[in-house]
Amino acid sequence: MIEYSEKQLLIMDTALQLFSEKGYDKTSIRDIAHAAEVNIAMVSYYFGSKEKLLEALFKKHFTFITGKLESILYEKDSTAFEKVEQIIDVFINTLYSRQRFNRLMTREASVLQEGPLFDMIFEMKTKNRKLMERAVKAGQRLGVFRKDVNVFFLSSVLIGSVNQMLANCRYEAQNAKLEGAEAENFQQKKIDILRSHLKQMFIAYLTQPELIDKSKNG
Amino acid sequence: MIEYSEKQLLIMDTALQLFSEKGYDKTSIRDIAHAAEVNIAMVSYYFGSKEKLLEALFKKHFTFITGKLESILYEKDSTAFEKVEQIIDVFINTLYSRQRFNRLMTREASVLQEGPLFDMIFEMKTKNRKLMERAVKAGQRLGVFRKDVNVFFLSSVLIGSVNQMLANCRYEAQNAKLEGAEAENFQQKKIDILRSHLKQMFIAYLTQPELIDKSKNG
DNA sequence: GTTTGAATTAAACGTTTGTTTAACTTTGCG
DNA sequence: CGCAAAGTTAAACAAACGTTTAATTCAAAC
Repeated sequence: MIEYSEKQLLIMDTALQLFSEKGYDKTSIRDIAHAAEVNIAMVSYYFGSKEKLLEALFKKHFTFITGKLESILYEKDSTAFEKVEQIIDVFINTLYSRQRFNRLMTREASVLQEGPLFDMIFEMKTKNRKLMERAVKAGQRLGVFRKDVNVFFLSSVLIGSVNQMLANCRYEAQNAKLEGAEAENFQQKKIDILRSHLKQMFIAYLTQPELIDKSKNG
Repeated sequence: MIEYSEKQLLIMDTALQLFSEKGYDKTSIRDIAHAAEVNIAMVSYYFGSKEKLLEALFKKHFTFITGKLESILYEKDSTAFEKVEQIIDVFINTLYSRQRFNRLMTREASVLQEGPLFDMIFEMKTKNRKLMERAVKAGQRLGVFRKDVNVFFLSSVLIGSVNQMLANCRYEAQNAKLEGAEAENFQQKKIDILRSHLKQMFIAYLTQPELIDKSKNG
């Protein structure tokens, strides 16, 4: 874990705020320097370049997030149902509390083709599925979950839903001109609904008797 | 509906390809002109500016997509279950067949705060929910769907899942160095699984008996 | 064949971009 | 204090950007 000075952290926080609001490309180093009230040259001085600053941001938040996610693996023994609910909670809480970084990451992820950022995101996606797989297999071993669960599917639903919900909230709040506490309240309510219904939906799906797949021939 | 000349359509198609691959900001007018084998000045000549070109792209694909989505409203009578499955099919098919535009739109949507693009996307989000609401209410009227379904939740799950699945496919294909037909095949299989399991999950959730919401006090 | 307006071109425009330079200030240590 | 390293600054840099200009080519109408 890299240690950063207060000034470095100030630059990183300011950059994250601007990157998430305006996008990485539309945010200039001058914007960051002005908002953080430091000289333009400080970014290059501390981080090397604008892109390296982005990488530093990714590394910082990734270590935090993956740490959170992995901690659930070492939770006290709990039922398969509880494990699934725990996973949903951890994902929602993490994506919600770090939504600025999440928005930046999702946006940049959509155009990456290679490089350190691509590798980090790919690793995280794989980790997410591993986490999901554990809980599912536990339930299958106990015979309470259906056998044909697809983890690739489940993790897409979980993460996709949270991101889409957050994006929708932003649009609704923006359109209704909600600000500050009002916007946060609106978002919080929607997230609570998402949390509750997502759990119910996952359990309903996981405990559903398997159907014959009509798309298969034979 | 605006009519475009062949050359205008060539520019628009090329722009969409580059925008979706590299992102709007990282694609220069020179890139587009070079790829389309036209002069740099033609973009401004035909569309006025780079941003107006993006708006033209949005308008063009929006009219197509909203048309597709609305057509389902006038489908022959079908059961509530069929209606839900139809909606899932239409969404997946549309997002899949126009995934380049979908990727561009999702990416730009995440940083929009106002303007014509914001309005277009907001209108589409609202339309999506209206469509979903119809099917849900039909099922509720017949007494086969639970009463506490949240449409905001359902549409987030549907659209978010598809987008996340497509994003994951791109990452997996990129990482496994799949190309052309191989990558398409991989994606097609994942989409089929998504389609099948999403339908099962939605039906399982919608027909689930309502639970007492523990988060409410009273 | 001439004319007229659209299509097309290469070149240039002024800005903004990320980055670097070189000078200056501050800080910490012997 | 004296000095070296780190921090900080304003200024300058070349490159890339979106856009415009002015000249030229083209195609159709008369």
